[in-house]
Amino acid sequence: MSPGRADEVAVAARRVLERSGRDGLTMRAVADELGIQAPSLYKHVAGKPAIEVALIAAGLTEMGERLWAAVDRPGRRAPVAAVLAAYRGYARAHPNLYRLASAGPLPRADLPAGLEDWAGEPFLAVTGDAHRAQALWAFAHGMVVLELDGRFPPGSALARTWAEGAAAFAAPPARVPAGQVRR
Amino acid sequence: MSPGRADEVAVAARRVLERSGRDGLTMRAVADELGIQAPSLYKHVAGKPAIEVALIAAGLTEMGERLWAAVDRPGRRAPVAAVLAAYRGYARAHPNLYRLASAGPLPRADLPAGLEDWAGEPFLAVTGDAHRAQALWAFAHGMVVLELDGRFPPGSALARTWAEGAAAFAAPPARVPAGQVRR
DNA sequence: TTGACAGGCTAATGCCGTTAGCCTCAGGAT
DNA sequence: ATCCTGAGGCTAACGGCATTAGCCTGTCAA
Repeated sequence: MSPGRADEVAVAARRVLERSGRDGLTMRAVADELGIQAPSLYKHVAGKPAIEVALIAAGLTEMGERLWAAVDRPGRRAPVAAVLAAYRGYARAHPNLYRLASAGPLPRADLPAGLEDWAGEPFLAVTGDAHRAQALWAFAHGMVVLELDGRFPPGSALARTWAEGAAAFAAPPARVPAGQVRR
Repeated sequence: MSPGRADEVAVAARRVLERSGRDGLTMRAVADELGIQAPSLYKHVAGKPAIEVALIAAGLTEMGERLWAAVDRPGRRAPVAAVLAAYRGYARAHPNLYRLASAGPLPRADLPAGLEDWAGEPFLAVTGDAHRAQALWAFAHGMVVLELDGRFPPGSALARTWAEGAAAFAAPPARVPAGQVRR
């Protein structure tokens, strides 16, 4: 189980994932990509979940980089809109990787420490409030997932929808009356 | 392939899904629930996808009912908050069904005509604008998915986050400058 | 020269959805 | 009364999945 070859497996797995989607990401396909038989993969990697964790970590890292870049250089956009655009852009550039990294429970224990927080911090940087940041993230994630899966009615003007969300979260944080918070 | 028995299969499948999750929803498990062998299911349903479509339709229908009820009787809440609460409530009551109904592409061709639109209309009723409605829906969906999958950092005060989103979308629709819409 | 080990391989297990083909039994037609 | 047909079970089997066990070969250090 040399670490070097494990990386090569991850690289091959990523190619397979981006080309064939989550269902196409099979141990046999990855082995094929390397010109090897599936059982031989287990000389380098613990199993399929370990491969997925490596891909999830890569996805989180790349997304974090894009988001931080948007925070640092928002261009002509408002900061919230810049982060949303970066989020959408990365997800559309790597839809299958995004889906893998964002679907189902996070294998937190196996991820590099701090990665998750670091990748999410841009939302905090741009909203200034933890709850507002989570809400903005939820909006972005919801938009991306629905867009990637084609769940919006065909012909929807999604740029308008994204702009609507950006506007809703760009306004100064509303004071939420304590009585409205139930649990 | 009598239609009556097909319903019984769907009912059994729903029990299996709610109990064992999406991965546990196998033809063998459904057959077991009915006390028969897996191949016998094919006397009643075309295959696993057909069962899933039936469950998706059920989930959309029930969600639509809850949302419309919230629109009609928002109680003491603001309409937007009432619809969000209904959305969250149904998803948490039936997490596995919600996930099945909302993950991946919609098999639109096989769903009862109009069901999708009808189930989504409450968001329109409560926002008064199509794009804003989609944005609100995306927020709700993102929140639910992240919440169900435990993606928020442990200990997050999610009621606060939901309230933040409700507040952001309760404010009057912002005029989005046309220049900000890119595509 | 020998021995260990990295890194391939095949065979096989148990699960999955699905197909083919057989059997039984109820009920209507002859 | 007999026959036949169709509904609705059944078992056996296929190919694909992740994974395990066990074998073999080539390289390199002692």
